[in-house]
Amino acid sequence: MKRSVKQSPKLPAEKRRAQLVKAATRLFIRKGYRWATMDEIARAAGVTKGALYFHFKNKEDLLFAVVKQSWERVSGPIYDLSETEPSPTALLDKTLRMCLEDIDRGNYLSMGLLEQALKIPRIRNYWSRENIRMADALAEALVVKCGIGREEALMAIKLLDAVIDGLIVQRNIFLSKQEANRLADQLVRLFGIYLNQADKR
Amino acid sequence: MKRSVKQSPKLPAEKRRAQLVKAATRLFIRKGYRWATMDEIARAAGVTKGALYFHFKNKEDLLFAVVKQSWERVSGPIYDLSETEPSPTALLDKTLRMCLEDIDRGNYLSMGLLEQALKIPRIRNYWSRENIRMADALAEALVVKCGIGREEALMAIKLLDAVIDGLIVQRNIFLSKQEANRLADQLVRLFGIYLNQADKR
DNA sequence: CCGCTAATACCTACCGATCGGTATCTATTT
DNA sequence: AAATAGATACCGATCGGTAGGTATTAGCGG
Repeated sequence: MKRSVKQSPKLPAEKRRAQLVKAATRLFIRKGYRWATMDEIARAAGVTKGALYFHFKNKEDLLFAVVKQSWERVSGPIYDLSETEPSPTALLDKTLRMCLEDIDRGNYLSMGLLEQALKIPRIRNYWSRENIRMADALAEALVVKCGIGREEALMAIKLLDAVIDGLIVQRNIFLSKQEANRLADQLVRLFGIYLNQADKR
Repeated sequence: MKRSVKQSPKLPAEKRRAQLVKAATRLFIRKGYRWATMDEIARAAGVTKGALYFHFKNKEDLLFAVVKQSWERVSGPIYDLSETEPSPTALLDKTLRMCLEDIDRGNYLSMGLLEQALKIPRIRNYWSRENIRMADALAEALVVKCGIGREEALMAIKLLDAVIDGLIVQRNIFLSKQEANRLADQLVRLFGIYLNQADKR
């Protein structure tokens, strides 16, 4: 006997995939990779586990999709800014605000999730490659805008990365939204001073 | 029929506890809280799971012990330095080196582990209380040493926390030992500049 | 515009492995 | 002999993954 079973409306694969990635991102961030189950991710996207496994090979595959989409969403605007925004400190400022807003929306990859993800070789390769590409691009922009040496620019970018990560961690752990924004102010100021000094030498 | 079973030498509870905490710390950091099993932690300390559960109520309890011991090991020297070391930048410098060495030894709590741990209310309470206590103490020391205002000192400490975390994350994710140390140099310089400016106003 | 057919997207039910936790017994130490 | 520390064997729940089926949709010939 065939029983009629209600199904979620069939969406084109791309659309459903995007929904699943979105749901997975939120849950991975909120609960951690290992604690978020495939079942609840599927349900959060309005389908069942079976459908989830239709779109993704396994949990790692889903994590990769999450990391990739997340990187693209964040890095895109930064690449844009590095071309349109003449002031490096303004670039940092806007980047930090963007990251903080992303955290508020529950979309910004927590450090813990990232740590877990980078244990997977495929993801680590991707992240590392993209990271280097971006560092090079930003450093190049710095060289042009500030007239400092390439080595110095690369170091400045590393410092910038550390500053961003530091803020993210603090926000994720203890700081309120307001406090985080004030801390961001200070970090931007500080980075400005650093560049100034590098400039003079 | 009774078979004679070899047992690990019986140690005084305190000693075995310390061994178990040490093993757990390493494994939690290396593999993540959820992936490190009670069984392998016990074996790493040379006993079986049964013995582990004799010393700790459950996995959370073990995690709490790990976090607590870790905090005490790191915060102790910092408190000491805040009293003996007159220069705040030197304090930051020594703190950063200490943290980096701790990472090399596999003893420094990764951000991911900390994130997980802080989801447990009991641990979050502990950590938050201790963190505030230390921030106050360091800020007080700054006020005395640099003659800056209390508010400014507290902000400086927040910045300092962010700087430390940023370095840790970078080291855990991408940077080699050498690169991390050079980044630390820059961060110390940066903090020095910040204090100088705060001083002048 | 209509039925028919494939391909696509989705669902249910289950399996097997893992792992936290416990009960109970055994060895060691004092 | 009593207290302490450790070992073993098991249970139950959870969860990733799969098999095999069902519903929906797009496309196509008429």
